[in-house]
Amino acid sequence: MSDSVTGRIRNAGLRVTRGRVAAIETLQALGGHRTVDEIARGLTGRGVKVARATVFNVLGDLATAGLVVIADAGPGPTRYEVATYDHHHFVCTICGSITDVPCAENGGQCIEPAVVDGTVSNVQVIYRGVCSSCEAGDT
Amino acid sequence: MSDSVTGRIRNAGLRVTRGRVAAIETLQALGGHRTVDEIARGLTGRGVKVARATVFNVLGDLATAGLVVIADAGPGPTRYEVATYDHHHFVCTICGSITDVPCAENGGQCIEPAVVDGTVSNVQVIYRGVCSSCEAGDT
DNA sequence: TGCTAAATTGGACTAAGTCCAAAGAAGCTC
DNA sequence: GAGCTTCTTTGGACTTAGTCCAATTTAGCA
Repeated sequence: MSDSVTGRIRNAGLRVTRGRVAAIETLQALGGHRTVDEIARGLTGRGVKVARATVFNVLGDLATAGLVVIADAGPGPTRYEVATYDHHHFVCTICGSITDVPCAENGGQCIEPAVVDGTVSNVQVIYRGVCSSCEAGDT
Repeated sequence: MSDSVTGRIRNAGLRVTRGRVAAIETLQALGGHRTVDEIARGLTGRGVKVARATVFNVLGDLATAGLVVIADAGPGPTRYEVATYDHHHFVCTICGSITDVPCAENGGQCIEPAVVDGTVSNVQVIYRGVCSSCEAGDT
């Protein structure tokens, strides 16, 4: 497990450092879509002491390397998640929860490539609405 | 022109105030996708003096009322634009420019309603890539 | 083991956004 | 059109998110 993390970091052409390994492990352990602050607290909880600036650095590097991805979910602090399969996000406008929405069932591109004046390399979709638990709790 | 702005505000059930009218007019005059700061400077340029907090308030209210919309374009300050037709955004990862991408040519829903655990009320798509002018200028 | 480039540190700084109590203005009623 | 009520604005303090930088430490190579 832990070995594969160091392997992935090395494969990405990055130096294997305590901070990077711990950041990925923490993000994996926490699961979901986490802010830099949550990750920093997670690191502290695991006994890994890292400077705030380092958490920003590390996550930025890992995101550039593709080991973690920025979970676009609209305004608010940037959220990161462990890079897995291609998916989008459903954001509840009431409780703010973010859930993954699988990208097209056929595994292909879920959105028609739009006609833009340039070259699209990445498409992100944010579904907004009310999640089932908020619907249930709504009076 | 100006009358229609006051009309729209009133129709939305909001009081017609100097700040609200000026904010919409300024956003219309500036065009595009503007940050609170740009709008505040635009207001100052027009001789309308408003507190920073008011600009945040006003834009928040107008957005809630649907008179302006938040132009989701990933990290960075929130950007607003005058509510027009349904469209998405193409963000250049080099120069940061944001261009509108019309929603499906047939005028209908451009994205399949995804299977989510709740009710989707709104879908926003962010296309990322390199705009044509950056492609041209790229050596 | 020693060297060098890369990563981390921590503290200062800027930008984005929120909060709140007091003052001011919109728009209804008579 | 005066008065009243309620909503809006004000401005300043505050919080949070993120950047910057020079000094220090560390990973990984020879």
